[in-house]
Amino acid sequence: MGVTRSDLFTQEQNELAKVAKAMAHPARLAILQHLLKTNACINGDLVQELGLAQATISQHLRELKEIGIIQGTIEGVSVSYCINPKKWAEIKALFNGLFDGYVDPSTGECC
Amino acid sequence: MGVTRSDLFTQEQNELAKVAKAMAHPARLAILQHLLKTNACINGDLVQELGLAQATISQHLRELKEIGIIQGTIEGVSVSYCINPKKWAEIKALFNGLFDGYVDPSTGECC
DNA sequence: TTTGTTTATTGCAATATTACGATTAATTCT
DNA sequence: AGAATTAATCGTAATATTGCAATAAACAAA
Repeated sequence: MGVTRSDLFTQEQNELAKVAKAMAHPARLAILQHLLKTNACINGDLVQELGLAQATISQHLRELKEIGIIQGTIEGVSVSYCINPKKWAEIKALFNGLFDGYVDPSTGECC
Repeated sequence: MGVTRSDLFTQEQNELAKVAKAMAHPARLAILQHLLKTNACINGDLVQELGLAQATISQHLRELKEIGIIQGTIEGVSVSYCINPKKWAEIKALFNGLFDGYVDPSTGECC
């Protein structure tokens, strides 16, 4: 009891849920938005920017890296993170696939 | 320790995170997709459809209701749930606001 | 080699989520 | 009224998430 029953759902549902979960934290959204703004940055920046401990940020970065939405390359002593353009587009398409599945009935509301 | 530091983030980041969290479970995505397909249905249907216990589905429905993405009206002995068109559009816009914030650099990759 | 700098990992405490049986509440049917 | 139906709520066990101090690991500079 207490563990998500992934076996009951489609591949797509589980995948989208995983991606949504990765984005379901304000710190991770803040990281993504910061990467959008600067288009590449390092972990240290984020510690200043967000006000969370270094260990916590590193953990959030790992979660984002795990779903592939960001990627990091070692740059001397520090690490440069940036958006993965391909994955970003994929994830955007995943969400839009859901959102565009709804057409406002406009005529004949249900409830 | 262990509790999300919402105070560190913007209103928008916290809001989007809350919405993403509500969608970050395959059962809740399955519920939304089922509502999209049938455009109104009842709790009982979902128990058959998803294979989760009635109490569990009711709990997931409540979470979706809490962020306003679905609404339910009592219909005799059962309850009719459906998408809230206004909120659906709002949430779609929230996500697109994030996704469209990224422009593929194409020239001059960073990492 | 030693020191400093930067990021990752480990370990742990506090809290949140997930699932479900049991119960309750509201309504319909007989 | 009494039985049946449907959904919400309560209580609880199992697991996951969040945050951070402490430590480790990797590299550069002295």
